[in-house]
Amino acid sequence: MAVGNIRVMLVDDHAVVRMGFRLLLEGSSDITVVAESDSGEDACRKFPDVKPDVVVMDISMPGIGGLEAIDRILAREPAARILVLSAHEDAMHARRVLKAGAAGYLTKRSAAEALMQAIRQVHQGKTFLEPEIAQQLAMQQLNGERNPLDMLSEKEFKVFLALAKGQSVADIADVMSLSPRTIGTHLYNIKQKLGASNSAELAIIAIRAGLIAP
Amino acid sequence: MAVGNIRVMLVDDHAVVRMGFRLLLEGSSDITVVAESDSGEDACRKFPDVKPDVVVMDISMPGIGGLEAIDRILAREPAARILVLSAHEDAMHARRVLKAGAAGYLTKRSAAEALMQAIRQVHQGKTFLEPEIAQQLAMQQLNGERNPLDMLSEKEFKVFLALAKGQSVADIADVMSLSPRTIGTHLYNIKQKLGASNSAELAIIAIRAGLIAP
DNA sequence: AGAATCAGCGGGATATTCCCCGTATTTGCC
DNA sequence: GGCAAATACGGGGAATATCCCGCTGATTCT
Repeated sequence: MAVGNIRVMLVDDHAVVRMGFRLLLEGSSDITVVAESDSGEDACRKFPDVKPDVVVMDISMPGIGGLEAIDRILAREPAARILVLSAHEDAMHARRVLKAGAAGYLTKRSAAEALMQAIRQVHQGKTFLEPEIAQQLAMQQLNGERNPLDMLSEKEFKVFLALAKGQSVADIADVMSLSPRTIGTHLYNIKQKLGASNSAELAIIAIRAGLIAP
Repeated sequence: MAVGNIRVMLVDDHAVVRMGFRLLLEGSSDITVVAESDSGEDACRKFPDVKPDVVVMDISMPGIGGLEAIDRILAREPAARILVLSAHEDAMHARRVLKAGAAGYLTKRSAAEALMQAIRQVHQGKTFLEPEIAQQLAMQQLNGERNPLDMLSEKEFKVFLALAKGQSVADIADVMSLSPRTIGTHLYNIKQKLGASNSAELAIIAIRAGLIAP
């Protein structure tokens, strides 16, 4: 279709945000919001009936998140075009989302104009990736970066886990029959490898990696 | 216009969200958006020049958060009316914000109409509190239920938050213009109150409480 | 064999945490 | 009001943990 009408479905658990986006998008003549959902479940249910050209989806939602919703929608309709609009600005989220089959990733920080551009681009069958995020991913590619946790040696991993569970350096040294100084060095190396500057960040990383009960 | 014009300043780090709200609010005849900020710092800077009737503010932002921004604005202009519009739906955030002097608390899940209602109410000098949150707070009151985080004093809470975000003791001391030893004492007291034995546990508690991005 | 890499170990300097104390402000009670 | 108890806040000295370095031994590649 020429520029035709791009039929968009909005998925976000925040009603005010949804309403704002709707107004924002309807300001442009080639985009129409034809449906809204406040959860991943609802989006999956509505999708087959609505058949929107583009789905604009948040990923952090209660219930099944956006990621799971993307999976389910693409399982039924592999040609679906899904643009993720998230508050998370790190490359990791973007990678997971794109791997799941989304057609684009955009952060909420970006300008209103960028959102419409992204929708048009995704609609044309292209992939849209926020420039900053793209750069981050490119850098990781160059560095051959993998899961940073793989960088840890076996002993380092044990120390990391113990610390994240709240054990003190002395405790760990005792259990592992090593000098507390040695444990200290391990901890230092772990922080270097994981890019943490103190043990609080280390614990946060452990949670994000799912190693510790959230 | 009946109630005259309510001059609103929007503070949110997400450009798309800001734009959406602007359109949303300007749809009603008695509300005008006269300024926008993408950070707490910027909001504090602009406030004295703009003198808006109501500030609509997000609390989770990089740099100084919304909480700190509320403090600074109210320090200069105690009569300022600040309505917090947050993604956090727990009662604790609401309590913190209201204690800091905000005039209202609303989650982003609420309907667009509720936002405008809240702005009008806050402008009239009343306090607006999301019904669900109000109920939660009431229940807590009845059950005598106390979140251990309420045990923290104002300054302790700030220190706690800063540490959980990964700041070092020296950093915090510098920002707050205090001796690192004093920050150390605060941290010690915080650990006592929250039953944590090191800063890793402290960070975990912060995550569980939803104070830090999961 | 020699060079390179890396897990593991610990020493000295630095940063943080522990456990005190003193002061200022608030709270509760008569 | 006046007084005592409780609490918030700031800091000092000693104990502890962390940082950054160098060193050893094991493994791998050339």
